[in-house]
Amino acid sequence: MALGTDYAQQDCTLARALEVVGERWSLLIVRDAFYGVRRFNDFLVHLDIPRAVLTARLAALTEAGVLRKEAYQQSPPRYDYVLTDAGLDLWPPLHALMRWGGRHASRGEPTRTFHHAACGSRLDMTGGCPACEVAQVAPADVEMRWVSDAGRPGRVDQVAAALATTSPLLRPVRGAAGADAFAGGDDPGNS
Amino acid sequence: MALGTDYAQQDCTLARALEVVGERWSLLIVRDAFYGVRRFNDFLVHLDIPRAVLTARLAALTEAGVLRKEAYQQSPPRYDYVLTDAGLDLWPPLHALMRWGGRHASRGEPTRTFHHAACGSRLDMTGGCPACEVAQVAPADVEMRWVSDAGRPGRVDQVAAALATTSPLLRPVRGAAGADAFAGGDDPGNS
DNA sequence: GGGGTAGGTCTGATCAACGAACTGACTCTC
DNA sequence: GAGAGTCAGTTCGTTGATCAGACCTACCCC
Repeated sequence: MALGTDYAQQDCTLARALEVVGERWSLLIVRDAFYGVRRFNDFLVHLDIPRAVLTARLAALTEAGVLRKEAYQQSPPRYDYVLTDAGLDLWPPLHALMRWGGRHASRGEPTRTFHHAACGSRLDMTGGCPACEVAQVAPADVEMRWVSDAGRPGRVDQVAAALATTSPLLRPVRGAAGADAFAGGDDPGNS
Repeated sequence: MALGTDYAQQDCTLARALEVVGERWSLLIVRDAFYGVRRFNDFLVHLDIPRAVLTARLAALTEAGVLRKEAYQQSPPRYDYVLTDAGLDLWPPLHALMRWGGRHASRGEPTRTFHHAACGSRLDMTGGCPACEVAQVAPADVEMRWVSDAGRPGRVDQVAAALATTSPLLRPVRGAAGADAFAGGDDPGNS
């Protein structure tokens, strides 16, 4: 087997996790789901991902119990893809990876930081709130702050995850449209 | 491009991180590096990875600043691959992914847990120590406990990371040899 | 009927992963 | 000194996933 989910030799939980979310695009799909993206076409536009690959990934993530399909119309059958409890539990590794990327793999375009909605403190490396001494802030209590290009006050969004009924983050903010709406990330060098 | 590191459209820190450690085998190599594996042949045996792929991954991780090469003999030139500071910073996402895999993607073979060496408390989901209220236990202070098959007391190792001068974890413990030495992971369902 | 929306499937080209064989520079053992 | 072993690769043919883009199906609205 050339690629994919075959980590059979790697008999450990990291390999098990990578079988589920280790493939190309999978974690980016999960990230978008945290930001409120729910529909096939919205994932398609934001990720600029081949349709066939998106179809396969959504099916695999649903099969693995990370996402679940919720019908929003009957004919033709159309589904929202929303995070399950297992999917919501992916927030700690996801946030940790984003922090690492911001610190060590950034190209110097800091545009987004995550904060505890209750107190406004920036989340630490592990997704906890240092001010409130909360070890793990739930995705629904996380606020995403956009750092404006020109130093003006940025936009603030809730990382609403499966709680959202719409996709507020789909609206482009600074860029033209589409994928630009998700541009940026944690500011590098600030830990 | 069919595969690989091309997340150019995904202008965020998660995509940046995935460019570095998102490829097949990369995180497993980093995990082994945390457990003290340093040499080409040791990675080869433990991961059961194609030689050409290992060559490419080690070069890519070195290029990305996650690993660095340290010559341990001059002729023929031979190198240890050890974690840099950036590589050591991968511990939080790595541990979070292992915890997630243990909780949601396990096949029911719990064999390994991680504890704070100072107090013995099991690390939480984010790699912190709940007893000592340490938000992030450094890899060098992490103790890895093996859960014995037969209920007998398990082995205890230090997750020595780049601090180790040898690879104590290379010795097989319960299984026959090779990859089995790394079998297991966090116990599922225990958070 | 024509156009738009949504969620796919299909196809051929490309390219990475895989396994196995091979290479080169040494060291060890007999 | 010959042969075997070690270590870290490189090369090569096969397999199969990814990609871009065209096409399809089912419905809605005008």
